[in-house]
Amino acid sequence: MTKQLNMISVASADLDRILEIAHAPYGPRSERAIWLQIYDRLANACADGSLESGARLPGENDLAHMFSVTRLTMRKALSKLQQEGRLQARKGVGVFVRRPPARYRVEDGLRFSERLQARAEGIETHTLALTSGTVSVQGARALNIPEGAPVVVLRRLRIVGGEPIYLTNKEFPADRFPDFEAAYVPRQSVADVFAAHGIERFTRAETRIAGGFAGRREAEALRLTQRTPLLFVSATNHDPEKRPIEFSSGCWPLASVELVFGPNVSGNVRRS
Amino acid sequence: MTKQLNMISVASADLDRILEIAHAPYGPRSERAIWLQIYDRLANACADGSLESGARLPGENDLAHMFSVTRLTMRKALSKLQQEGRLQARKGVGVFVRRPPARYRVEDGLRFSERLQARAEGIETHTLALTSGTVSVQGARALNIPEGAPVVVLRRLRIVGGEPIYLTNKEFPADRFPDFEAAYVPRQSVADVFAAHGIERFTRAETRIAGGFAGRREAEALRLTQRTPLLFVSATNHDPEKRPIEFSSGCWPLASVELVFGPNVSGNVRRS
DNA sequence: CAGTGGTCTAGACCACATG
DNA sequence: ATGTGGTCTAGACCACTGG
Repeated sequence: MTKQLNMISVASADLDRILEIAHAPYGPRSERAIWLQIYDRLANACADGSLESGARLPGENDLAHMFSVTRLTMRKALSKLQQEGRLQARKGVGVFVRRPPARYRVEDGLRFSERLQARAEGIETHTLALTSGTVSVQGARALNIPEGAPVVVLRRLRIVGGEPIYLTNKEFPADRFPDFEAAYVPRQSVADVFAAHGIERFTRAETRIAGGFAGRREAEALRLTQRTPLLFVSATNHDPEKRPIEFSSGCWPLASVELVFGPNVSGNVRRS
Repeated sequence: MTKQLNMISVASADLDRILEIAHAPYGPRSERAIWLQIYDRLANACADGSLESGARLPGENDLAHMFSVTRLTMRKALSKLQQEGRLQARKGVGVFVRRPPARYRVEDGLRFSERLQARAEGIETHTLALTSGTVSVQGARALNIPEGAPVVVLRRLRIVGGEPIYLTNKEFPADRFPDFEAAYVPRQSVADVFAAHGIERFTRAETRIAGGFAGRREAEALRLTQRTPLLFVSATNHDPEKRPIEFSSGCWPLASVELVFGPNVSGNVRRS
């Protein structure tokens, strides 16, 4: 069963499978709350592939009826799954299955998400915006330029196996990169931009990691529910002369990433 | 107003102040849900100090009545504050104010939380357990010793300004540290143990950062509500000969820490 | 328009911690 | 024994999205 939605064909989840897990008898409520038992079953179904990634679940009213609980109890189970990034609810549309939160390793030292070790699946990069603008407050401090200085702003979204997983906002000092766009566009590669401006190597000068929660922008881009916990990562890269050339600030769904920092090594810009 | 509770004198929150923010008229519900408006007011009150850290709020029934909403709506506001680590609810006891989630910087390189830069307040270290045991799976890999090998296990809780903020579990190869306890106990210092065994310096070999949620143990130790999002940090330290001597695995409340890798400057990671 | 998720009400029972 | 937070029910209205 398939229907057109948002220009993408979306499959409904396997109804029989859902009925099966919905009709299983509950354990004693005193040991584990009903909503947690429902959560367990749905989480397992997500994990073992019974619920296909991208599939749409039945409506909350139907689900509540299937599981023989109130809609509120049903919602509590669904909301925990959303908080963990396994489901996404869209108002007026439905609840959708997200890819199970496999972990990705990010190696530090040179590039960042370039080194993301995913499964066999491809990594897509969506460039959401490439504009000229003025530097942000944090960017000014990181890049060591005055507030209001011109920067190239690059906003990107990384997609792995069809799931948006990393949203990032980068700033570059405009005077260092007069030909940013020309160098960037062909392969959507920041390393290409550096190379085109005579920067063969760059080093990670500083990385900051903090937790937070998804606002509107983050939730929409990452296809998450608002207030989902996130990992915020900001980083500054230097050229070989230790002048800052890039300030990057991004976020990941909390449960979808593992950051690995080893001994710092400086990297080479790939040239093809 | 003060009463004895848990062997500690606990103050009730300023009732007049709560009534004041409870009786303010609500904005249009279509713009911001009631529970979010309540959340806003309580979050502000936590932040500006109207609600003293450690104070106990009125019961949920009373609160709901004061704010002229159902208990469920009230609970939704409270639960968001718990998720952010600003409040903690204890079943059968009450809801308590936690210290506002000021951020702490952790500098990497050598020690970890030793370098925690808090406010003027002191840092306490509670040693929860110091025992002999067998190495964990991850510990075996990190320490490069066979599974089941004997290790010294150290479980500690860091408390800053009265709030538990970092729970950690460390493993050390037992054969390297025959006099662990004798060296550790006087000052509760791992550095002392290293020094007593001829290790003058150590280096951080690897750090891994991942997100997760509080289980029972973490919630109790950190005095958080279960399922609160956490930052998990695991690290391996080497001696000068690059032999692994310590595997550490700990967690922080998500919103209470900012990890900084690289040269130290001031500033916070913020959302893009 | 119909259906979706988001919010809210007014009750109720339970397990738990304290006095 | 009392009051606490945790859970659950059976309704209801709303804003949003899609066809």
